[in-house]
Amino acid sequence: MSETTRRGRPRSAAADQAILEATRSLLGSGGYAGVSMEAVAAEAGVGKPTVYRRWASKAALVADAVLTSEAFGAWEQPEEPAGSGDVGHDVKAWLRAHAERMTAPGQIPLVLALAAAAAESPGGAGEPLYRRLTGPRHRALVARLEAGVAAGQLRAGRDLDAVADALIGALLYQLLTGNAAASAARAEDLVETVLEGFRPAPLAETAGRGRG
Amino acid sequence: MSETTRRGRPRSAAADQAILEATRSLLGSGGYAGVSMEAVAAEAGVGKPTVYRRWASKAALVADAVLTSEAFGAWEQPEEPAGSGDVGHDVKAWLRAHAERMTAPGQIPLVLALAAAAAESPGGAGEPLYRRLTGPRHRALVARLEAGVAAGQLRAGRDLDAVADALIGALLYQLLTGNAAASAARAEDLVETVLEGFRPAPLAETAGRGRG
Amino acid sequence: MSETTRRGRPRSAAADQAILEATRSLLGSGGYAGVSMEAVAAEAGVGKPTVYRRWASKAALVADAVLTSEAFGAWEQPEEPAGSGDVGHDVKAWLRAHAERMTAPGQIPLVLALAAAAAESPGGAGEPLYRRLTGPRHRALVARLEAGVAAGQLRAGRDLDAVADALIGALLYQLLTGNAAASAARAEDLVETVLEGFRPAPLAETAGRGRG
Amino acid sequence: MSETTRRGRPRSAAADQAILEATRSLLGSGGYAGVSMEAVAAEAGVGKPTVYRRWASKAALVADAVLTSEAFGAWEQPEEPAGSGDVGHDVKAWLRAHAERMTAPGQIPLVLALAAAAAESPGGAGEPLYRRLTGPRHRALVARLEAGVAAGQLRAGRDLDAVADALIGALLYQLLTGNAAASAARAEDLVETVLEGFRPAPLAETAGRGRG
DNA sequence: AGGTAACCGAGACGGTACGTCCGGTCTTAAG
DNA sequence: CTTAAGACCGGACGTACCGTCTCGGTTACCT
Repeated sequence: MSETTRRGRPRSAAADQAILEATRSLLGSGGYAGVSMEAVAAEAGVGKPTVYRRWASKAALVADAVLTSEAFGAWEQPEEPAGSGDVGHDVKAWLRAHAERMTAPGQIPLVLALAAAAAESPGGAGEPLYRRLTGPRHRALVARLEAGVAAGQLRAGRDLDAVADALIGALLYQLLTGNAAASAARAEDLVETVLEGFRPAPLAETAGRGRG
Repeated sequence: MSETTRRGRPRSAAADQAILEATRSLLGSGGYAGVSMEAVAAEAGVGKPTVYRRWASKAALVADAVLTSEAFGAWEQPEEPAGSGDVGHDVKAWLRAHAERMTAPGQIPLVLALAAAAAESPGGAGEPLYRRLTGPRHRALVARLEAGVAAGQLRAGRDLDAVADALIGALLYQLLTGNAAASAARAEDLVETVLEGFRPAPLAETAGRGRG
Repeated sequence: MSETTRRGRPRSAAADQAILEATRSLLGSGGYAGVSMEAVAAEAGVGKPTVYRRWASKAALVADAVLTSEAFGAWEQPEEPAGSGDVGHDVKAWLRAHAERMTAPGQIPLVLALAAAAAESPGGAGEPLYRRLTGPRHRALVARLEAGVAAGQLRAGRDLDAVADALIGALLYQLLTGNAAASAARAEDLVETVLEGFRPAPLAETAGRGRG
Repeated sequence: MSETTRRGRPRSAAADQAILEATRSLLGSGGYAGVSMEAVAAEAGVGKPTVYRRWASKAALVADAVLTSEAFGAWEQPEEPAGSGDVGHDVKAWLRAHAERMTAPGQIPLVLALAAAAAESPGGAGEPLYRRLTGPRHRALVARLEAGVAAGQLRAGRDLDAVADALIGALLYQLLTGNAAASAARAEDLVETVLEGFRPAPLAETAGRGRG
């Protein structure tokens, strides 16, 4: 499909990387508000139209810059392989890893920028921006939970999307409230509590960890 | 203590209201990005310095405008009185009411603006801005959970802050992903699922969710 | 030399004219004090940066606006052609014309604005602003007087610059003192009196006017 | 008529002096444009209303500040006593002194400020502001010329106001063109040239300028 | 002597204008 | 024929200053 043969001068691939890198650098310094297309172009050593030709808005640029960052690039398919057989163990491991990546040095401003980009324009270009960004992770988590249900490790009939929303949303909320430090530490406990309600009823009495 | 004697001309209280109302109006039209100090001043019929004299930044102004809105003003202490005796019932009612207020016509842009204000500047003036804003609600929810634990309706030893983060964060996440419509509908199911893990073990068999 | 090839979008020539015309309009209404860069931009239908890009200060803008006005445009080289052969006749005609142009309807505020621009900032950007503005006229007058000296119609050895200063300065002084009406009426008499001292000595006794 | 007895607290005379002195100080630093009512009040150590209570506008304040300055205070009646008997000698001495005072260190910005105040608002409060300011000097000069005519030292029938305008205007013009240095040096020559046309015809042969 | 009225310094008020930054668009040259 | 870069354009920024008003308090006249 489409023209495989491009006409005219080809785009510089190096410019893309320079622009994204400049955007991440500015995000690290001043957060979402500290990013300006002007500064991005200047720091990347390109003209402003070059930036606008590739990203339609600051929100889109920032989203791409964050999602293509080294730390985020690894998020895309991390949890499938972690199939230990126990859904509780897998989800704990995944959420903990998730939280640790989010709170790694220099990553917090990037995550917040994602939220800012999604929140600043309700009727903006990318209406469900945040969903687009976090969708793959959300779906992967839901898939793992479904597998747990199929394996009889979790009770059926629950709203799995709601559970995934709660787990991911808790991390987001902690970041927004400046409580990032707690995220990784609490991740396992959070999963344990939330999944408790999923256990098949008869097994519930042994589920308390430590003493409960 | 402090100076009881104010010098100079006193501030106009009417201007405060006009500015906040203008801010809310603009938030409704164009979201956080659609608010400019210039437009706020013009719509409120005051000069720009009058705005800057009272709020140091757009983020601070937006935060105040949202929190003093009619719908938000009622949030501050709603859940204490809802003491039906059953923690599950109370929290469900509270979260559902919370979700309904957030998703009432015209309220979504206000909530998103709060997130945008909190997220756009990590090292900004109000570092833990969002916590300041949502703190009272968070604490009220934790207090109700603690009462449930004390009454023996919930298992002890859980991280109540984490649970509250999950419940509130889930709503926030749904808003950011454009899934606001689901928030109110799912609220009760969400509470049920999350609190399931709290039930004291022997009583687990009665916990079956009414609706599933 | 110099780059004949300009890069980037060229400036709008129409904007220049609109800005200058708006400036003259405001000068007519409220004088120099009534001109603001803000109002100029608004009336010209352009943005403020467009004004600042072309003129560095209000003084420079006003100076250009006045000097490019219709009435002033004709001042640049008016007296050379008036070569009737008699220096007294020529200078009288020139000064009268000069005075009449200055005091034509709507012109007085423009001339005063020139003086205000020159006077408000001693160490400003255009230190000898007024000289730059009136220099051509001054030099033309001096040239005509020199020709009169060369033709033996005026006595040699006088400070021609001082004489030109006196003739032009008299008009300026009358404008500043609100005595503009008198300028044109007195112009000829003023020239006659001042030039009297220039006549070659032996002819002085017949110098009463009429024969000049 | 009217109340000679004022009620209430009398105005502080010291404040007047402090305000005028502060105004002169600011004029010296930044010219007319460098004076702001705010800065005047601050430097004088008084409140802004105290300034506005005494002077209605910046132009009026600046005018008073200049005219009550030490150097200008002496201008009011200097030329009457200079009655040497020879009108040429007297006027030369007066104009030279006038020029020297104007161009004394720190005085130029004051004189320019006077011109700026007069020129910035054609239809402003003090329409004939400059005339009010320079009127006494102008009238004194005309009076001396009239005495010269009466004594037979000058020819009758000339427009003495025009001559005075030329002498004073020449100095003003030189100041505005940044040619202040020349003013004092040229003053005598200027007077000599201008008055030449006034001499009664038979005496013309002695008119050769002593210094040229 | 006590009231009262006009002044005082201080400073915040509402608002105009300032000069600058930045988001986007257009024009021309390079590839 | 499409890139790339530079200049241009106008909206909005945050600040300085405008001239006014409101204070608490002082100073003198006038009952």
